[in-house]
Amino acid sequence: MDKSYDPAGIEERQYARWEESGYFAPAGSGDPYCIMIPPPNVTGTLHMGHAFQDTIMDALTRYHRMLGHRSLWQTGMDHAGIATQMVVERQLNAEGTSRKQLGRERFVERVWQWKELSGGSIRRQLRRLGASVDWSRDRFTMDEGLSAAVTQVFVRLYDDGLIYRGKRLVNWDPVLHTALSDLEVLQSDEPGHLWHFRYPLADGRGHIVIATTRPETMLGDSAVAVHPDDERYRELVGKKLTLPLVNRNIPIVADGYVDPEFGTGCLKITPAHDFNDYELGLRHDLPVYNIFDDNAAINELAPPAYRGLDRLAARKKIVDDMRALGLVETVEDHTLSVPRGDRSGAIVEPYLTDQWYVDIKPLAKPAIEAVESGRIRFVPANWAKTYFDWMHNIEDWCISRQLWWGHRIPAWYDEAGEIYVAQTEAAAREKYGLPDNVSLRQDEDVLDTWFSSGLWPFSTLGWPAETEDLRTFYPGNVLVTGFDIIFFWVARMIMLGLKFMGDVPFREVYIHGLIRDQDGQKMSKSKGNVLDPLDLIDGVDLDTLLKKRTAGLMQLHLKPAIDAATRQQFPNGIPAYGADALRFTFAALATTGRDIRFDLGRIEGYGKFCNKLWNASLYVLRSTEGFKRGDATLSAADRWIRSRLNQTISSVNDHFRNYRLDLAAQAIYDFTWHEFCDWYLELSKPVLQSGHATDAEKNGTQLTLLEVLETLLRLLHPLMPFITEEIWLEIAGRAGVAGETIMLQPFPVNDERWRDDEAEAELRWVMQFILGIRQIRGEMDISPGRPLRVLLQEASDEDRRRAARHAHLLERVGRVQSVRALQQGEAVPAAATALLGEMKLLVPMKGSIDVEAEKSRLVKQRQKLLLDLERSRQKLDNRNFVNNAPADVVTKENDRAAEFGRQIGQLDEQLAKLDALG
RNA sequence: GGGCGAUUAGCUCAGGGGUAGAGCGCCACGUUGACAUCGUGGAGGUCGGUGGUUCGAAACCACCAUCGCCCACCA
Repeated sequence: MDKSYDPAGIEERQYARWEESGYFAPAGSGDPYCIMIPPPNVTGTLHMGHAFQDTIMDALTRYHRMLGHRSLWQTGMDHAGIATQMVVERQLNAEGTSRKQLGRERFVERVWQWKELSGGSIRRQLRRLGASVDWSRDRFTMDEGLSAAVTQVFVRLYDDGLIYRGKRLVNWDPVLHTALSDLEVLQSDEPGHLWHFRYPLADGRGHIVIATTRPETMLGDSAVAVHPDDERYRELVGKKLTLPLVNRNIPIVADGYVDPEFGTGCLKITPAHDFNDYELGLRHDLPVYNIFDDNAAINELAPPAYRGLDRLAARKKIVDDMRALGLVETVEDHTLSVPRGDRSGAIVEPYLTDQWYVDIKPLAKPAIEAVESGRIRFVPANWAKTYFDWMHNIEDWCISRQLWWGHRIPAWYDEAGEIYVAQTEAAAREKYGLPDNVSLRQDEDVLDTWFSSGLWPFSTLGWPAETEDLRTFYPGNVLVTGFDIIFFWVARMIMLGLKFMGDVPFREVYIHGLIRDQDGQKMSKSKGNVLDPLDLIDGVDLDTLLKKRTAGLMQLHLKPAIDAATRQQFPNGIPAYGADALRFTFAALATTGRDIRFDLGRIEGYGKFCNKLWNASLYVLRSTEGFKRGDATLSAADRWIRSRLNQTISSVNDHFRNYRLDLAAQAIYDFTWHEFCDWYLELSKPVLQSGHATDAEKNGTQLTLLEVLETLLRLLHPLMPFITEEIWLEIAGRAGVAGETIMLQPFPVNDERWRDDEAEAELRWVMQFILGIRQIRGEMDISPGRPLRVLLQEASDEDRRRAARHAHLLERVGRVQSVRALQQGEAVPAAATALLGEMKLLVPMKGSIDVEAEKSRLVKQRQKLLLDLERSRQKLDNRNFVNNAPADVVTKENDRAAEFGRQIGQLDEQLAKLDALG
């Protein structure tokens, strides 16, 4: 083994070997275990959120694989329609060309090229993270098999009457020129105005005043509505207004939707450009005037003066013209909620178009029941509430997108516009009995990306064929994902899985938090605060980091701030921490909260942990050179560390079962560092490095070193696969374990036979002894190297026996030159004191110890004890406590009080002695 | 408007009806043959506020404050 820990070399070597050896494929005859990767978008590279999520899934997969389950972590990628199309379009723009110039076919080819590139990076990143996915099953949402699944699902839903085509208002993105689903529209509060316009009555007898935030839509008004009970306008209902600028007569209608308190209580109605107005228009049979084109510019149905103007230009001109006509009453500042496309950021326009929809309620019902009945369990459980809230209010799903990149909708039209839905054109002709001379053209649109993602749990396993994989791995065990896509993805997988597989797609949904930067900010390119997981693994210098963060920035004015913040946070770039450190950090951060701040301090600490493990292993190897199994006696320390290890194993298993990788990481870290390294390795030295121990004792310690380390490595493997494999290969043989890889070894399980309360009590005594001595050293400024003579006062027989049994440990680890129990009646010298149960540890002063310092040290301890005693007594003096608290609690409190009192007494004695000296 | 979450040491966070925890940071000391990416010792918190339940609340309940997120929205 190399003298120093070199993550880069280890990681490359081990991953290649695992992959070549086929260790990632499901194997054996155990129960199947399956996790479907949330397929990353082929828009570039994996970000910290992916790396976090992948770490969790890999840990779970490795854990179950080691438990002997036939484990599949299904990998793959998502074509991500809009997102990917935008990436490639941006590239084309930078090259001075465009999607339209290329034409559909060549554009799609170009996206495929990009997909290869991006897919390659993503696969490389997954490998670097140590992801044990079965690469032979890698899938892509647009590959042949998955595309066949998509069309099949579409056709079946259509045939079942659950997909329909309709002309309705949709969310239209005028920049991307496509419809969006409700989920792809984000509301943002933005400052604006509320314009009060006068609309004259057609009969010339006055006017009414309407309030609007969107003056430009008045060109499409087809009515003004008031509340039916609004006394102010009751007389006017049914009368006509003349719509200014357009000179169209429109009616005043009464509708309960109108809030009389808002504005003037008069609401202009534009059915073509507002969702509420559309509904109201239907109720009152109002005409629909669509005044926008695809770009949200004014179309030819509007008066000529406004044609061709963009929304905002039209707004300005309309306000000006209304003002010129004297029809503007007032203008107020007003904050309004603006709908924006989640990808383009453009203001989305309600727009009347033909789109395809899924009739969702029939699918939602069983999906709600699946969670209600517990067939699917959310972890943490409260996310089920979020799921229910959405599912109970779900609206039909608009699934058509006016894009080029995606699954083309399997629908054909004849010249009369009749619709034929089937897997292929040929199938359509056959299904509908269409002769060859009827010409058909396929729908130009593609499907929403989430339509194919929703099939992922079964399409990846070969559906619609009834494959062995489907039988084995559907339903999967757990879905690991963020709460941000519960609606987009989780809900749809549940609905579609139930519909097409007749069963839920997974038993549990583990919802993890979202990775944010150290200030709690979302990591995003435009904020310039993104971290590339590979940069944390490999390290990166400042210049490269600066370039990465500012290259291709959309808003150039942000560059100086990003530059400065980056320089401040990473003055020397980022050191290479290695994949294991990164993974362990992610695991440790996987708490139940929803925001996870990525703190560089944590990864630094866990990098050191790797180093610690490495060095401890070096020690174990050196200490067991030439080790052969033979007669072995296990010392108290040997039994103690095995007992502790067993308890750690038990809790780590619990934590894995509960998806608490943070607690699992913590438990392993504490055991490794603070029990195995801090104590056990130190305690092994006196046995192995001095001549006192017998061969059997040495054997016992060597065997324990090897077995504990070997087990610890297996326990740690799911979180830190690389370093554990590297070390394990070195020590397994010596520990008596055969195997080519740690990743197929059994995961440690609790074995009560190793539990040893007696050894634990014994070692607690030893450790307290040594800690007492160290405390005296530390506070009395005695150099750590100087051997001390220790006297025991009021030592029990057991204390004496223990002191004798562990004399070597005390000498070597505690740097104690000698331990001697004071005889009955023997004069007690002036000494620094530590308490150990009934006994006092005395370090005689002989002028070498500062009496005043020792006094103040003891006084401080005494004060602390007094506080404890006071609190304890208050409780015991409270009759209610004594009468009502459980007996064992009262007993415990009594014991505590007695113990505090006794220790105070001991300190008082000691202080009196010191006083006598001074 | 409805819902959810957070508030614990300087920072990042665990915990959870009876003794307040970790890592990092801080202070002091230390080249003890695994490790200075280390070791040893230490300082540091009335667990956001108010009220309630309880013998006992940091924990459970209610309300409030602050911050954050999600959903729905009155033009």
